[in-house]
Amino acid sequence: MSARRRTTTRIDVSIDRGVFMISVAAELAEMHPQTLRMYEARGLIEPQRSPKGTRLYSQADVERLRRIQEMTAELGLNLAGVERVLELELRLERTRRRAEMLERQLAEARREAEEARAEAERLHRESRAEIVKYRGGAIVPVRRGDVRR
Amino acid sequence: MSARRRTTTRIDVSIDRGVFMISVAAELAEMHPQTLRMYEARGLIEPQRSPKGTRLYSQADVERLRRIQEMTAELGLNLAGVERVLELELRLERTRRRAEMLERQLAEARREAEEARAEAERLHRESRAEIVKYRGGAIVPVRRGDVRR
DNA sequence: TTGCTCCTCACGTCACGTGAGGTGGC
DNA sequence: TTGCTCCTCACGTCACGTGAGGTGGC
Repeated sequence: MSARRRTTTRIDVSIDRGVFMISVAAELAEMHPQTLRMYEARGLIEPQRSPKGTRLYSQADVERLRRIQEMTAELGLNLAGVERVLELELRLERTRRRAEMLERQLAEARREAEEARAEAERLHRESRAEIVKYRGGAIVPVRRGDVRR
Repeated sequence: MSARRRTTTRIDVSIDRGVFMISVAAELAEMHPQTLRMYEARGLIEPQRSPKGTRLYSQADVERLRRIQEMTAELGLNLAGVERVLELELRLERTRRRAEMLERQLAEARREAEEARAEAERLHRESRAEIVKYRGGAIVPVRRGDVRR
């Protein structure tokens, strides 16, 4: 342990806010700046722009760039394929989430059905119990004193 | 109308049975036979083989070839992209089907819950009706003749 | 002035499709 | 023999990445 303290700070930035100029974004994504300009021309990515026209990439942009880098460099896709795959992955993710939500709703609906069935069963048993417990005689309106023992 | 009748026949063949030799399959898919051999080497398609080693493509194979042809020629994907897209489309289709099944099951479960709730409600109302309708007198076991009027 | 930004143009590389060339069995 | 099959090898084309070259504003 050194006698001097090291102080670190971290700045919170919205993931969609454009904060990196092209040289920084390119370094973070391990790509050539010119490649980033090319991807923008192809519509693969849309960085914000500063008032002076300088591109500003967000963290989400950089992550997307890394995904593209992975697909092209490691998997060997071309840009048409990257476009298509990103689109399909989005749709798959949405569908997966929908299925998950439906699964939760289904479990809930089944639980509710089971509860309602149990309640109906209970009420049914109760009314039968009353009938069964009463043996002999008629149920008639009588006044006190009418019954002789 | 000509005096001669034209007779047509159609042979039923399983969609997965290898029936087309490479020249026919290539023509049906509008591709070069050599391209089909290349796709096989890449693992994109696996035609059956005759005992002599001749490739035999099924109807499903030809359809797959046409899909690949569409992706490469019209959309400009390379083969790495085609592979990935076919895989993703398969997964998307499966997930979509799962979501549809869950949706049907959810509707069914909700219907059942509603039914059970209605039944419970009915039983509840019935037992309350019985209590309300009976006015005066005690419910006691009596024998015929015990009640005097 | 230096080092960034913007842009366009051009070249090298690589994947892919296709054709050639040679073999073998109906 | 003809026309298919099988295979391997090689070439042309095209997409993509990168670098050069020239501009402009902190």
